Amino acid sequence: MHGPEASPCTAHTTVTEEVSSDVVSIKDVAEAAGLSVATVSRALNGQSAVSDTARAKVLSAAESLGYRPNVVARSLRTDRTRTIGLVISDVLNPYFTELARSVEEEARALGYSVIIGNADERAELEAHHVRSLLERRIDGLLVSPADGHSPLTLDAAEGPTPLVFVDRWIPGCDAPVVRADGRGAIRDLVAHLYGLGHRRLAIITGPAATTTGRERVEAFRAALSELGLSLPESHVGQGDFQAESGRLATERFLDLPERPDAVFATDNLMALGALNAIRVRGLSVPDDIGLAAFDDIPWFPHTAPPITTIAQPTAALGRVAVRALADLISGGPAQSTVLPAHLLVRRSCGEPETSAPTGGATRE
Amino acid sequence: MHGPEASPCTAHTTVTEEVSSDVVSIKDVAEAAGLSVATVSRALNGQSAVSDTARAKVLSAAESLGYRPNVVARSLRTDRTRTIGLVISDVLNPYFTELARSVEEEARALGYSVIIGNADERAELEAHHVRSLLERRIDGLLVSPADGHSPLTLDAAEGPTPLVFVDRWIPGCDAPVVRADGRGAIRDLVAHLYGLGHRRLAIITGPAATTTGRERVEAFRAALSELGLSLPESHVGQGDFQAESGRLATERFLDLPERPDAVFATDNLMALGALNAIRVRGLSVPDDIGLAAFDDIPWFPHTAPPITTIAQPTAALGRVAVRALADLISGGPAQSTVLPAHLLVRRSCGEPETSAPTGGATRE
DNA sequence: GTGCACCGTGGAAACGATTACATGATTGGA
DNA sequence: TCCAATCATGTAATCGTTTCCACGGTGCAC
Repeated sequence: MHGPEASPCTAHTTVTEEVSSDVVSIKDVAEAAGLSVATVSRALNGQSAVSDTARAKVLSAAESLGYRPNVVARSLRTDRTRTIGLVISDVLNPYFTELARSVEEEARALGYSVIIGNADERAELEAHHVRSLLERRIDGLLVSPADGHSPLTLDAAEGPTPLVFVDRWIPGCDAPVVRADGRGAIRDLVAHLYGLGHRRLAIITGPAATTTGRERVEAFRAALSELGLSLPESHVGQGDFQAESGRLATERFLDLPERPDAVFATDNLMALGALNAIRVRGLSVPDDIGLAAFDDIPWFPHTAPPITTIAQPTAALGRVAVRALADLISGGPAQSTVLPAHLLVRRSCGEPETSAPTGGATRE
Repeated sequence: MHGPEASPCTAHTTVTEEVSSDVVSIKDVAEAAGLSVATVSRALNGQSAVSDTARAKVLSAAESLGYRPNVVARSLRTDRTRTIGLVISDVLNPYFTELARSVEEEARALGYSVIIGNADERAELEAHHVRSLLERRIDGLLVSPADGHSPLTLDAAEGPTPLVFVDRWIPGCDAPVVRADGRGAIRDLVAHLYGLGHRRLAIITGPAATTTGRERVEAFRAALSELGLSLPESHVGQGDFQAESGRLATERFLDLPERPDAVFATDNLMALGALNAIRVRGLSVPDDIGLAAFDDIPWFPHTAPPITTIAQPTAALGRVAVRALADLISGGPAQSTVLPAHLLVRRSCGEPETSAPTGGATRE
């Protein structure tokens, strides 16, 4: 905001004079400049008219005193914190990490700071963070609800603080939603598996309480039935988007009298767990069983074998969500956005027909 | 803090009466309870003596009005925000993600919120976050400096705000440091490589401006010389802890007339890049070249082959750092801590002599 | 019965900024 | 020359809390 005016390296050596004075306020600057606090405030914020001489005096006084505005006081007065909250389901999930990073980047570009709350896929932690962020009087909230029924989040969505759902949402809320649509890509994936000769397909789902969890299994089921394939209950493993649940579900698949030809893990962590379970049995991917995932992460090209997956435009989602929220904050209309996900064919479901690229890390 | 007094699910359904009233302050509560704001404040904070009847009136009024304290105002008055800042070098690096997670967890347990700043290994971004966090009047700062010479960070370390370095530090600052010592584990690694018959060893280093970058290459060099091995300049690849630099350095190694027997990538992202470069050449790990890394992440057991690495006690580092900072904030002494890292032998450097465990994901 | 300690409560002053309004000076046009 | 408009500046209210201090009342000890 202030621009890089000060030369980078002199700060530490030259400002040794202003020791002892604990913290300098606008009052101290006013005193040093021989002006009122009102003028100092105006000069620093540069919005109202201030004479050049006064501005110069203020700037030099502020500089030599090492003045740093107290945003706590400013926020109290202006009722704006220039901060947005981001509540995500699991920081350890690289998908959300990338989302958080792009959110922070875009927010910074727009002059906002971001406070991240990690719900760890637990409803009560999500509630804690939502409450804590609201008390902090953030200007807006970005939420990817771990639990579809969290009353506190529901309240927040209908309260005065602008809120945008990202990735997941709560049906029935009128808050805008920014998300990826995986349906098309899932149909492509199923067609890919079918083309490779796989007929007995299985899926590891996310929590039914999440929209993404439901969407992925429904799209999978629909795509199967279009091809005349059935999805028996034994081929549906209930997961929770964490690695351990992927491992357990896969073990059950492998215990079946006729094991599936291929398994679709609906996020990257459960795919990790599935890989783990398969490897422990001494089985091979894709010869003994195929594996596909949702979410692309930098490691997928480097596992053995490289993993076929559905990639979301994660960074774009974060950027769009922040812009939607910023618009909402400045009184604009609610804007929802849906971006398409797409299939990345690698080698974990069998050798692809064409010479597909193995796909490097898709870090943009 | 407040304890889970309210029943979890009634909130959304019962509080529909208090619509319209934009935001309710302590003044409104006082009015509703027929008491002064001073008494309401005391009742809510439960520190000073308040009669039982008054307390009951306050609590019921606050509940029915849906009162939420304004922490901005509170912070202005008390000069404490119950918030700590965490500035890390790269959120996309799973090591720092795990660190951030454990920091947030421990901080929450101690009643603090955490604001994370991602420096992206760029000095000016680090400065931006440090400045922004200080203006926000956080109670304390946890920093893993991307750049060893950032004047702003240096100032902060000597300023009034308590600061603890975590992972990396700035030599010469008297702020406490919480970090892992990789020297012992690096010596173990070199012995392991030597035992497998590798003699021409190479290293991909981190930025020389970081303490961890320097420590790892120095320890490696020392361990080599103890065994009578040399480390020619051609076997030292300058990296920056990001994947791309690992790829480039490895390509140069592979272009050498005599390529190294094994490469040690000093963080997990550069190991990813190295793996990429090796695979593109159609070479095999460990048959054509061995690969070892620093930092264990959940994917390492699942790459082809599983990667031998040095694991840091990451979660413990985060916890200890938060506790050290909290102590500092409450006026305690500066406490530095060094925890040991240790070698995890897998298969990326050659078949180990003994039947070592392949090592599951070491998520604790 | 008087004095003293204590307890619950309210009034009011902070905290550090922004900003509506007032004020004095300057300027321009008639 | 005078009035009004403009401009730079200062005064003071305000945001929502916490907390110091004063005050009246009660109970206990003398």
